[in-house]
Amino acid sequence: MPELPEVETIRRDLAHAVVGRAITAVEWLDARIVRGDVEGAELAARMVGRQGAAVARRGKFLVWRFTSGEGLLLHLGMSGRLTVGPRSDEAWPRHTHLVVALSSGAVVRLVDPRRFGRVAWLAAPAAGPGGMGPEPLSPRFTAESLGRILAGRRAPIKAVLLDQRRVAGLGNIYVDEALFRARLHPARPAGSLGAREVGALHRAIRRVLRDALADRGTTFMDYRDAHGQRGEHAAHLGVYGRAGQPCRRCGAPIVRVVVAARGTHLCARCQPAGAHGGSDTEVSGRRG
DNA sequence: AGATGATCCTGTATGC
DNA sequence: TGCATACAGGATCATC
Repeated sequence: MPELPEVETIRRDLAHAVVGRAITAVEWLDARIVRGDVEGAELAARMVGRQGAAVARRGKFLVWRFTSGEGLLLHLGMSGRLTVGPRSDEAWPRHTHLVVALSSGAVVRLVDPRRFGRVAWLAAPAAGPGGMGPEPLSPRFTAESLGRILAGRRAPIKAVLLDQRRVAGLGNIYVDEALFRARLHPARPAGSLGAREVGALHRAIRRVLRDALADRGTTFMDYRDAHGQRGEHAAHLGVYGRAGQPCRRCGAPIVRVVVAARGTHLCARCQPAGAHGGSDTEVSGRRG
């Protein structure tokens, strides 16, 4: 499923194709994926003639910004693919929901079998999607800010990390990977982490995301980049999708449990449930 | 306020 | 072999 590294990879590919290019036609827009105040036909009409200014990313959202100051908000859900390529005479793939023709002759396509993805018209894309937590790869995301996010919360740390209002861009794969790297059990209450553990988690989140980005994302099943190519990071995952296989660190079998209503992969030896970090000082009390 | 659960959706995997 | 069912999960909305 597209998380921050996958969406960022697509953002870069898409930016090359659409910045400085005008939209000449919206050849197809399935109204069922359109959200927001502007409905499908009107949204398609508004896109035609707009010129691409930039492609931005916020968490797992993409914003196709136009020189007009407006923009198109895109989310790929679980199975969404956003591709760019030459116009083709071949039939569109099943579950094609959006086809946009550009002045370059290229065509942008959104294909999403499970249809959890969505598009929406943005009158002022500078605002972008609101209510989201910090970008984990930005300098503003520090161990201290992560500590404030986790402090006092009794919810499992995995639930907090998956919550886009707390930290933007993490999904099931990279939360499991980051917790493994930081040697933290996903069901630990978020507020129970000591300062040293928070620091380890902060480093792990950034390292995991950077490594995956360098590999152009993780392809498990659906994900492809904007050129239809697979990401290469799956071969380097520590725990996700590796249930029953030996831990790369200690050799114990990776187990799959359910935490925060999500399939969760961990090494029970490296990530003990009761660990509290020895002399570490617990982060507690009020946030802010 | 904050956390949990249901909902959407279809391809894939499992069970009988 | 074939059919039916369970399962996967990101975000949103309703309900504790």
